[in-house]
Amino acid sequence: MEPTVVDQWRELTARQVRIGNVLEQALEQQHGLSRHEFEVLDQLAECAPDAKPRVQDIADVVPITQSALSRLIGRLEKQGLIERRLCEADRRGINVFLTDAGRARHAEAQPTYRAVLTREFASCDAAEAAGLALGLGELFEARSRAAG
Amino acid sequence: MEPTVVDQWRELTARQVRIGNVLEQALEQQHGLSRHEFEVLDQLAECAPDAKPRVQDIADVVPITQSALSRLIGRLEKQGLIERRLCEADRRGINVFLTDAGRARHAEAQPTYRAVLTREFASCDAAEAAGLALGLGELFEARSRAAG
DNA sequence: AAGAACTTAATGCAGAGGAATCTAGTGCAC
DNA sequence: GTGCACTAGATTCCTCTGCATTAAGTTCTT
Repeated sequence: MEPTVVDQWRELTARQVRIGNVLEQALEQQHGLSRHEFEVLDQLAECAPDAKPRVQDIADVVPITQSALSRLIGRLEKQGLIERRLCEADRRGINVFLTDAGRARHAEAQPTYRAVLTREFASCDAAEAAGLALGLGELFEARSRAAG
Repeated sequence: MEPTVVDQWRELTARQVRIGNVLEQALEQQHGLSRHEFEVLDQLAECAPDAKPRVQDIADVVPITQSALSRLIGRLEKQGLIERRLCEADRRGINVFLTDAGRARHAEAQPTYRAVLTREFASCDAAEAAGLALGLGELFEARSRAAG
């Protein structure tokens, strides 16, 4: 039977949440970083060394709100992983840079990040092929069949 | 170029978040329900009328934790949309049922839900075909090319 | 039948998120 | 140059979440 748009949505969400949780756990336990915190470090690490990314630029590529990002950056700064500098060209803006500690922490965490994603995508694809993600309705149907 | 596992993850997350936000907004504004609240109502509505779903059963199909679900159910109950009854077979458990008001609210919100999903999946697929979701690195490369 | 081990759901607590607001800085119109 | 509309980012307020714990109920062991 063809999956409905609702099935697709539930499938998409289930995957994202499941992988996200595993990722969160791994990064938190092994490197003391939340998923979003790592994502920001990762985006900064991808930048050219001469780039001057502002908060807004980061907000464009990490799907959280401006207010959450502002606080997240505050936390990273407090840990000494990034540095905030006033943007010379436009003094409303704030440029964000990795510190050496930040670069080191990122380098340390990136393998974990990639390993988790590789593993989870593989196992998720397998699960999808098996056709998971039933709803409460199907779950009860299955039960009554089992109970006969 | 072949997308890396990181690209896949960012793409997956971006989609899920984007659609989730639109959904949240639509359901909240038009029907006074959060995304998760609707999802629970929807799962309950899918059940056979004689099914006696317990909290744990719902937790199995809605990707939030037990504690969050317990409170979410509390909120729905306070709004009179569902009813909690002690499970006869196992008196630790709580059976959850839609009230008439809950069924009505769900019937009212479901078209919105489906319409949003249909529309967003279509536009998301289009965006994906166009190859979106660049990172901070690419963003700056694009800029320097433009400035070049 | 008594008690240990486990399960179900609720709750205290602390942290993270979003919407709206506030402050400071920019740029355009005149 | 003065005033007005706009933008960047920080902050306030409130809600939701997760983790850890608790209370009540069940099941297994002996």
